[in-house]
Amino acid sequence: MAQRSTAEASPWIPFEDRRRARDAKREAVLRTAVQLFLDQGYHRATLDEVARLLNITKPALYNYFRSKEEILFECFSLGQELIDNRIAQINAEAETGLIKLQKLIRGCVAVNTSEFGMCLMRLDDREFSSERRSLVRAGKKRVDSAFRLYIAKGIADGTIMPGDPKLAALAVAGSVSWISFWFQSSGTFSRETIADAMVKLLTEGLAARRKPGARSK
Amino acid sequence: MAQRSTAEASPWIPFEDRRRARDAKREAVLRTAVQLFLDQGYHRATLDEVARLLNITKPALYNYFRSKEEILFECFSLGQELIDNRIAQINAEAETGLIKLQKLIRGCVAVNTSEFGMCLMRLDDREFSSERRSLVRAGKKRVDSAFRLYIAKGIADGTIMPGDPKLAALAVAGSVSWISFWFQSSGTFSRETIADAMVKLLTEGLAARRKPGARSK
Amino acid sequence: MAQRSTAEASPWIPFEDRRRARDAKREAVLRTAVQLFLDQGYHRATLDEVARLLNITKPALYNYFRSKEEILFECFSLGQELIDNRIAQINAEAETGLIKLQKLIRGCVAVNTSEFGMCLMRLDDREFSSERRSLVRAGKKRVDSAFRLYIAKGIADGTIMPGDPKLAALAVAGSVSWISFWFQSSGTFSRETIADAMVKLLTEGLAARRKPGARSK
Amino acid sequence: MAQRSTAEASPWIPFEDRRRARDAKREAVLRTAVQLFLDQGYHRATLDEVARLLNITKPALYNYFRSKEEILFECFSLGQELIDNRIAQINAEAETGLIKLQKLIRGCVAVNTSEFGMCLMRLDDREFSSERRSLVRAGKKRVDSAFRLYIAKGIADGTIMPGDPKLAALAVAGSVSWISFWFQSSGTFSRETIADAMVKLLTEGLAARRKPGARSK
DNA sequence: TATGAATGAGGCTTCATTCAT
DNA sequence: TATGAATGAAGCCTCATTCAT
Repeated sequence: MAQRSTAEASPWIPFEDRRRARDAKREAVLRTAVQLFLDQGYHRATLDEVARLLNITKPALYNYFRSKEEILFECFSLGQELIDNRIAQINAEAETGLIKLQKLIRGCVAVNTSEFGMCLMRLDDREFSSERRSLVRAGKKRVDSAFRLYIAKGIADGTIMPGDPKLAALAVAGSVSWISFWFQSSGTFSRETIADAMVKLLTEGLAARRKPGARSK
Repeated sequence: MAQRSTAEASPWIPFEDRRRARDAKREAVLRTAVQLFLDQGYHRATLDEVARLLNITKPALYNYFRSKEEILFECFSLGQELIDNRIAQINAEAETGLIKLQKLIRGCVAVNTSEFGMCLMRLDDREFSSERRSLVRAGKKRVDSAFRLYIAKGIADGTIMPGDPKLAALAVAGSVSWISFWFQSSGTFSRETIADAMVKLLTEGLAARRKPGARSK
Repeated sequence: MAQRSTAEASPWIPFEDRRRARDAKREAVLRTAVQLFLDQGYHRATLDEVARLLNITKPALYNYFRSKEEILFECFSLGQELIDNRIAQINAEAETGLIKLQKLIRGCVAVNTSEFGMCLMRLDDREFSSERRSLVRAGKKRVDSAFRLYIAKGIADGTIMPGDPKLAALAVAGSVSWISFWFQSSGTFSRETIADAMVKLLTEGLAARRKPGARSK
Repeated sequence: MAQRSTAEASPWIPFEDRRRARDAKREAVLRTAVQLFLDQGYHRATLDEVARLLNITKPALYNYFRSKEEILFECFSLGQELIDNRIAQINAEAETGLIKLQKLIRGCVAVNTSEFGMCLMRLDDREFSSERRSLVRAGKKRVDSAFRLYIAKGIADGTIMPGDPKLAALAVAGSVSWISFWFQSSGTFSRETIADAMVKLLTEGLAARRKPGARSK
């Protein structure tokens, strides 16, 4: 990987190079597109503008993607991949339900403050053909299921207070999903700060502990 | 409302009637439009379809609204009015910060499960001209400020744990905003159930209280 | 239908008028389109040009038709209707197979020298969605079947020489179909002349009768 | 073709080889293209697809042809060459008009059931620039003239019944041209069967000979 | 007030063709 | 000779909006 010096020795290198160049351009398209989609919304963003930002013409985009919808789908997929990886890693670890949930919250903060994660959370999956929509919804279901599973596990192992795991999952997912709507990388809160606050609030709640065990209505 | 019998006596009554009829039609348009906007998204929803559902024709809509954007704006305004009213009422009461926050959460659950509330939360305010967008954003800011204010007040009066009110407000607002994305009136959870769960979770947190004062990482 | 004087008496008259006006415009679109399709071919003919010839703009066409394909389909349908009517009439008469065949030949000459008939015969039905293509092909099959049926009937009743009705039908249909490719209403041959020649040639053949019953190889 | 062993001896051979290879590739392109043109129609057939079927890329086609139109033109030319050859041969023989006509019919059956012949008959020559269109039309005129000439000759030598040679030529040409629209090499009728049927029908006609000299209307 | 008709603006997509390598 | 990439031209279609009636 380091020996660029063998470049002339192998006919594969230029081939590899070209593939890499192609992939790099695909990526560039996706990065430009996702920014535009987030900035202006999917419908207001035009492929003409995407192309213009890349200094190419609109039909050139069709060398890399078959349609505007496919571009959006790839953005969604990249976002989904980020969160799927997080979940896979958490699943692989032996931890209490609460710890897993906290890790998932942190994972979601990280993902939902990234461009592709924001795209996944904010843009409407009704843009998609039914086939792709199914895939997208399956992905979202995986995240929701992870939330529920960890909460249920936490209830079982005594680290989480009893309650309906579905509603709890929706509440937690809401807090972290919403981040994708307001987060700005140039804003006052760092990802770390946000993650800490979300974990603390969602685990401990807002209410002060006046006396141990006291309940607010 | 009762004096229908005096209709012929006053030339003003029919005038009034006509105004009322006009308002009724305006409302019907908004109710139909908001459903379509939620069902299909603002861009995919066409005025033709709105008109078709009302058994009128598209140009007839222009008797009541100047543009598609205006229809959307009125939908937003109705949603905003709902939440503004809730806030005004809560502001008027003398309560602890925590109680006020809990009431606001319940208010948001109610509003965000209503059609106009869902419209306000889910649809993109970048559809609007800058003037209207300012109004919309001012409205959203009022809600956010209420959250922050109540939390700050709660911290001051000792009912809420210390912390950054901005982040706490965003977390709470996220949970309740997200409801507008997943709530279905035909679904398994009633508004009451949802409100109770949100209040409990956001005030007490998810973590079990193993020993008074114990902290989860 | 004549009493324009009752116009004010009936609210239906203007309604009728408007429907008529609409139908007239639909027809005008079809007449213009079919000419362009024949002149330039379906692909080279643009809706812009159709609209231009009608002194309207392209989107106005969409008030009357949903797509370019639908316009073509309607042209096909009008042509098919012409020939179906001829066949229905011939079917209704009691005649020998040969007479029926001759009448069908004359019918085809009439239809295939009309604009919509030429459209039906000359343009490619692969433009259509599979559903419409099925309809078109069913129509073409009806004509082919009529040819075969009359020939078979003629063979049975002794008015037509024995032979394979399928091949004979294809030969006859070929001669008359081909007319749609070369006929010009401004040309040297009248429809009547063409019909007579086709009937004579296809029934009697080209070979001279040197001696009664003599056969050319 | 035999002296492969002298390859190194002469610098001309590889040159010849290369030319031959080039011609072979040109031919392969034409064979692939004509099939696609027939299968899908000229406009729906794309050069991308032609290239794909040949396992090359689209720009490679431009090494052999200057444009899509040129490819089509060469297909036409190959078809025209086939029929021109037939006509030349028939012209060279001393036969009655009727015999020549019958030979031409058989020739047309052979040509119009071949791929390039089908291309010539079915595809629209309005694709071409005016220059090429003139060439194509001249070719078609040669065939038409042959039909007319043989018929006129037959009338003169008493082997063909008197009548307008133009119309008779069109009728006969129609039957045989139409074959290119319905013939399938995998179908039920062999070329031989078709040729026999066409010759018989067009020479003798369909009508039974009830009494020598009897005429049907 | 309501309608049918029409328009203008704009977007997505396709494809033959060219160019640098 | 062959390729990947890019382009320009063009076409279809949608839809909010306007206009005459």
